[in-house]
This record gives sequence, C-alpha cells and structure tokens, in this order.
Amino acid sequence: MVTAAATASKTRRPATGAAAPADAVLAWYDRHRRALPWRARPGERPDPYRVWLSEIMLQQTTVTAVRPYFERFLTRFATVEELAAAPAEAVMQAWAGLGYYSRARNLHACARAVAARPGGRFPEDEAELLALPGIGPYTAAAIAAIAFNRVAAPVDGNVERVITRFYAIEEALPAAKPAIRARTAALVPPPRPGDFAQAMMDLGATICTPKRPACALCPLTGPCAARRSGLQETFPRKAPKREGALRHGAAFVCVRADGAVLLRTRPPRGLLGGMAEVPGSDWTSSPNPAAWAAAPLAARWRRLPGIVRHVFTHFPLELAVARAEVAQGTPVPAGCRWAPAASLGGEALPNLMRKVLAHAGVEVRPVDG
DNA sequence: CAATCGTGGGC
DNA sequence: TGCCCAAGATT
Repeated sequence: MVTAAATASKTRRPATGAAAPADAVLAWYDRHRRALPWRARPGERPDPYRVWLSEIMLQQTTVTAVRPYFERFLTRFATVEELAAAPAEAVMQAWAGLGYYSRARNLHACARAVAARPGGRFPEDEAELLALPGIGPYTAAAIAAIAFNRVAAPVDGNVERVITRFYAIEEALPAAKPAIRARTAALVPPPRPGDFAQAMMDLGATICTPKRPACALCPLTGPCAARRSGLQETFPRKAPKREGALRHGAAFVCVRADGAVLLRTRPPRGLLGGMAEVPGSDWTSSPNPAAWAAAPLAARWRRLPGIVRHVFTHFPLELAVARAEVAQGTPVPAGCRWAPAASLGGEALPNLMRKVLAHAGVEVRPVDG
C-alpha cells in the first residue's frame, strides 16, 4: 500500500489523492458485496427495469421490507411495458403496505413515460432520468451509475454517513448535502461508477452503520478522520427536528349482512393519497365528540373498546372505532362502495386501515396474486 | 428551506 | 417502551 501510494505520488497522484479511498472501497466490495434480488451478478449486465424499480422501492425503505414487494412486482409486471399497461388500481394494490404512496403513482407515470420513449427504454443520461416522475437527484444518479455505469455519484443516507465520517464534516444535515455531494463526486472512479455507488451503500449498510460501526472491518479505517478522533458515532451531525402533535379521529366499520364492508377511496393527493379507507371523521388536534357525527349512515353503531394507534412520519394518530351491522339492502352512501369480504385483500388498504379492520374483527384475507 | 409523506425493525 | 432510522421526492 505504502509503496503503491508513494509511486502514485510521483505520477502526479498525491498519496492522499482521490483514487486511494475508491480503490480500497472497490477491493472490499469485490469480496463482500451483498447478493440482492435486483443486483446483477459480477459480469452480468444490469437490467434497468430492475434497477429503477428497486431504487424507487428502497427510498426511505429497508431492504427487508422491499424484498417481497420487489419479487411480487416482477411477477405481476415483468417489464416496463406491462407495468405501463396495467391499471392504476392494480399498481396501488400491489404497493399497499409499503408506504409513501405517491411513489406508486409516480412509478406508474414513469413507466408510461418510459414505455412511450423510442424503443421503450430508460434514458441513460442522469439529467434525462431526473426529469422522469418520482426520480430525484439520488435516484437519477443511482440509475445512471448502476444500470448504465455512467459517471454519477448517488448520495443516500449510507453515503452521507460514510462521507461525513471519513472527512469528519462538522456541518449538520441537511445543510451539508452540497459539500457531501462534492466530496463523493470527487471520489468516483471513472471505470467503475456503478460498483462504487453500490459499494458505498453496502459499506454504510453493513460496516459504517449508524450505531456501533464495525470500524475494525472497514477498508477506510486508516484514513477515516472521524475514526481517528474516536467520534465516528457522532457523525453525521443533524439539525434537531421537531415532533408532530398527536391527532385524534373516529373510524366507522360498517359490515353488511353478507360480510361486505363499506369503503371509500381517499383523494389522490396528500396523506395516503389514492388509497382505500373505512369512512371516518377528520383528524383533529384534540379528541372531538362531534367526530361520531361523521358516521357514513344511520345504524346501530357500537363504539368498540380500546383505540387504534398509528405513527406517521410527522405525527402520531389515535383512532376510535365504531362498528355496525346493516341489512343486505342498505343503500350505498355517496362516495362509498361495498367491498365484498372475499375481495378485501385486493383493496389498496394502507396498514392503518388494516389495523382498524382488525380492531373491528374484520378479517382481510390476502387475495391470490 | 421546511413540510409533507408510511411502515417496520432494531436497540 | 420510545426513539431512531431506512437506497428520498415533491412542493
């Protein structure tokens, strides 16, 4: 190592130059890369559809959570063309439970945009990728690098952690993002941008972890600035975040004689946009007795004991639940529909609503894919 | 820039 | 248990 660095310094590359960390990371990656369903094996050409689909699903979502959804999507929508041709409801249903539902809507729009392109192929250029729905700075760089081996530097949470530690960047997130991006871009090895991007993510996910990083196993442990001072766990610095206030509401589970349940579809934008829900009140900052007036129809409502708690990213929610049984001929309230018991599993029900139904004793059987 | 937008898992 | 976090994008 020392010899190589010394030699390099005489060929106009300083010993502490840009290539050294990338070489170390790539050598580590060649031995320790994770095998993932969407990742090409060494020597294989990556499939842009798989890369894109996985990158969208992995936004703010763990590998463990994504894996089954990714497999299911590939089965149901084997190509971009198939995904583009599918009805929106099918896409939302396949996404239900994964969270951040605007991703599903943008995924569908992006598939249609790509399918409409010449040859139905993804653009290879980072700037063109960035223009597609649901593809932001990170994902554009990730697809360009991983699917097409373009020189690009995707910066996700893993990379932010590795880089802020390696350079001991004191500036707090999110203000430090431009500096982190510049530092990362300067490290990208032109021959292997895709491997470098994935290597940095693997490093952050398995070695340079948020808590108790395994510095002894890290290929960058020597030159890592944070490690030298023993402060690795204190990076990245983060601006304090404020927590959302508790909200309250009421939900109404209305079961028809044949077991059908009264549902409606939420507005396409905003929280749980486009997803199915049981009728309910607004969610307010204090418990509101008037919430019970939001019942979708007149019936013998029984308030169920207990409460459904749910935590969104920016606020916690407590939902009181009422249940009623109604006759077979009960008319459908405006904006609602009867969902047959057997097809509840085929509804785009977010987990909050699955909790509510479970609380009310309604079973949601998974419908075969 | 700051808010909004889900869910599950780990410690 | 409560808090932090996870391959961010959009407005």
